[in-house]
Amino acid sequence: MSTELPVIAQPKMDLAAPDIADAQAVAALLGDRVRASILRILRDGPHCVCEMAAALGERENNVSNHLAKLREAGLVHAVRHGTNGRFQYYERDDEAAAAALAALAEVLR
Amino acid sequence: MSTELPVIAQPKMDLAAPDIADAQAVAALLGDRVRASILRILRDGPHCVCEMAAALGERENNVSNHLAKLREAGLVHAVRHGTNGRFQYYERDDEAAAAALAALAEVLR
DNA sequence: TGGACATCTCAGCCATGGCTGACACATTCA
DNA sequence: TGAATGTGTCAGCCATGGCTGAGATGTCCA
Repeated sequence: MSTELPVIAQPKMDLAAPDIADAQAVAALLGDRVRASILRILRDGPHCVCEMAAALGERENNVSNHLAKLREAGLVHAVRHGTNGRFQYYERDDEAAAAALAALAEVLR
Repeated sequence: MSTELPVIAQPKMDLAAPDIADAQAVAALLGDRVRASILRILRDGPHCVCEMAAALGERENNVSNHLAKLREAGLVHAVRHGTNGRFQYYERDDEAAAAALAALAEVLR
């Protein structure tokens, strides 16, 4: 490794700051255990708040707080269930998830 | 959208918590603007601390702090330059970056 | 209609973590 | 050798953000 180190002895101080705003925003969301778990759970299909709260060992209002942030980011959206309207079912926005992954890949690929 | 909502009216409370520890750890690192920028910069080749600090408008010791965290995570490593040993050149670990992206894809794909 | 249930909102507390300043260390050069 | 330069480390301050508790809204059922 590191077989092709640059031969320059002088640093180039004209380096430009990269645009990583999207990647950083997504990563900040995924950096929380609850939110990352929610997105992983919703990958396999829709679920309601109480299901996810039970699975994660968190209170429902806490999970709801995190879902609000994911909603604002457009990563998930809520649908009220047809046969039992008390439950809010959340599903992942696959397009937004793909865009998020693409933004992260721009940094890590 | 949401054309195939589940017909179940009863939530399944036996949902298991997913393992997203790796993805969360990586995301927590990328959630900072300086660290995400560093990784993006190093994608295009090695650079020294002073170059990146100048590009990001941050102090060198601050960038050094962030590089230490990326080092601990195995995402970057430092090489002292051959012709001018004052400079620490950092390069990205492409394998670790690929693994990090794979962990994130496990959540977002 | 009233009670139970599922969810949402929000203010407040508190822990985590980023930035700073000061200092230490290593390397180069006069 | 001493000064200058590039980088690393660490304690302390402070802002950001997660969790909690209380209350409100909307839906179902007896």
